[in-house]
Amino acid sequence: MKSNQLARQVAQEISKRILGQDFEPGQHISAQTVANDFGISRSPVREALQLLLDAGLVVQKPNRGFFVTDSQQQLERSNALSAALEDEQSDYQQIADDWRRDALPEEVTEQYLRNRYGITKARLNDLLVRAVREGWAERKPGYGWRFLTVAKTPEAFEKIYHFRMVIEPAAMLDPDYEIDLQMLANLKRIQMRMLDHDIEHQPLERLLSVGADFHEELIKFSGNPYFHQSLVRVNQMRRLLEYRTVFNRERFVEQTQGHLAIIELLERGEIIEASYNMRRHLSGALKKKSPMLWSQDDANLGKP
Amino acid sequence: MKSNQLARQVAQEISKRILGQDFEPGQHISAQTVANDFGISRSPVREALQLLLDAGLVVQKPNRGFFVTDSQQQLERSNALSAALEDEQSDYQQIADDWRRDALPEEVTEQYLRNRYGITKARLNDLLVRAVREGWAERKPGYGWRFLTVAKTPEAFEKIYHFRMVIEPAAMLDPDYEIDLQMLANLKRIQMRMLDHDIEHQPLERLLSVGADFHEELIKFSGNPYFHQSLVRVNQMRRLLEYRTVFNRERFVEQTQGHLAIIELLERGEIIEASYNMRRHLSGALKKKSPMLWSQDDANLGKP
DNA sequence: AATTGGTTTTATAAATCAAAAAATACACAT
DNA sequence: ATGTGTATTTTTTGATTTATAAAACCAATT
Repeated sequence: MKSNQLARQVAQEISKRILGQDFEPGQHISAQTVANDFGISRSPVREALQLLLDAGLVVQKPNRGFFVTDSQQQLERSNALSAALEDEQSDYQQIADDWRRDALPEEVTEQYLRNRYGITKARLNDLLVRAVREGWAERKPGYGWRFLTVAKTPEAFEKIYHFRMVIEPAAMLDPDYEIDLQMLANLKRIQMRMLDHDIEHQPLERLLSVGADFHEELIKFSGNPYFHQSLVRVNQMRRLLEYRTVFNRERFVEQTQGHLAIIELLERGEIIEASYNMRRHLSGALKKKSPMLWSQDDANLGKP
Repeated sequence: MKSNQLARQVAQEISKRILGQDFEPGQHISAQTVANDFGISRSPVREALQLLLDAGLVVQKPNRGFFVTDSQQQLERSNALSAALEDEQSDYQQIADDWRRDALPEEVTEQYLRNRYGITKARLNDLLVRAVREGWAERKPGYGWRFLTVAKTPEAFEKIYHFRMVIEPAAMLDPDYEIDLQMLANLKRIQMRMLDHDIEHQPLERLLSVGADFHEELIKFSGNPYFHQSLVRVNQMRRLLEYRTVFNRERFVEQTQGHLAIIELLERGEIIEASYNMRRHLSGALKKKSPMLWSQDDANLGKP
């Protein structure tokens, strides 16, 4: 099943929405609307819908478009699809992981990477651009690239939390901080659902990203894009580090409750209290997380 | 006079050092050492020295290498050289500037940019990567790029200072904050020289970068790379905004005195006091800077 | 022993062209 | 009137070749 980047992403996103009940069974999925949502044209959307059709998540009615299927076995189908679509970004994760495990030299040429991972120049370029953006690689003067140690030391984790403990509460105290009640309600809904059933059923990656989204949305209320940008940046880095971490789901329950507490304070307009709470929340996460890291993996070093 | 990117940069840097008295007249400039300093090979260094030779800043002795010339007219020579070497990164500045002045649409295709600025695909790619890294451009899903408004609104300036007022004093209070006395002495020397004569004689760009360096070095003492990274990032953005600003040199005197006061506090180990002082320093800069911005240029809009 | 000057090798950038992906245009169905 | 299905056009990617920049090497010099 071959298909394009963009179409794959769109397919994945739509399938998420179907499973998240954002689309009800039988509902019409307008290609036009989806295209507008994503800010793209209908071409890749149609491809995506075609993929979902193959996977049995939607049905097509001639000249009327695509509709969410009624069938109950959506979940398995979607999972099969996900598995097929996923590991697209795996090269990136692989390189990041190899670097973290000291399986990559600090300085490399592009050729070296291309040979080692068997990828095209353009693709490698994409990966490196992303790594630069996420702050753990840089171009050397002359030829070659250098990986930065920010992304691998155990203390990095701690440093990230210290950084967040500074900016997140401070952003809330910004004079321009303005609570978007609608977004807040939305966040609350998501966190509630997490507590209800998602923590048990969702994959690690999803849990992490929901948590990160919460913090990123809150910091946006400050109206200062630099707070938001820096948080996004350190979160990306954190994701890299956390990628292969063992974790326990209990901690997520606690964390989610913390999020809800902050939301409730904000609903009541008690920003100062919320800011203080946020600081405690982060400090707590740091204490609990730090010692349990670096326990998994690192046994199987060596070339891929 | 044709030459390569890297050689040009190196030439510029060496000429700075010669003028900054880091190299004395008659002193030997070892190509090997320079190459090591930059982490590059001797090839571009030799080219750079060749350029300086052409400009008369150095002389060559057969089989013994290059030596700083004794002549006194270094300054003019160097300036001529600079002018010739400069505007290499001008494409980048040009695009940033056009965007700030609303002379560019928010969303563009690569083709459009290539035609408009007459650059190769690879070069454009470099520019865009840089813009992404500096946070004012992003790839659209599908085709095309989008420029972000962070880099153009007048409030951006204010927001940057608010952000800095949070992270810079906080970084100083980090438990791991460790003052590098040698670096501090170095910074002091530089700031003193600024007061003595540089403020009168150096170009705006240089003054701005010395100021930024001061803050970036101080924040490094925290040992937390995320503080440093975010500061560097907002400073890059600030440079973009300040690029064509009118400015008065008096303000730089004040600012430099502020820097020296902070240095002296740190020398005496009074970190808390220094942190407080830093906050005031930044807040003062914000008050004075904001109203005088956006006064120059903006008259000559239109295509390049 | 370290450093230069010149030469060779290797790595990346530019140019070109074919292939593919995404955007656009338009007739037609609901 | 809006949305679909299909065809057409534009933009971007990929592969290949050629040119250029930087690194690595080595003999000669201080």
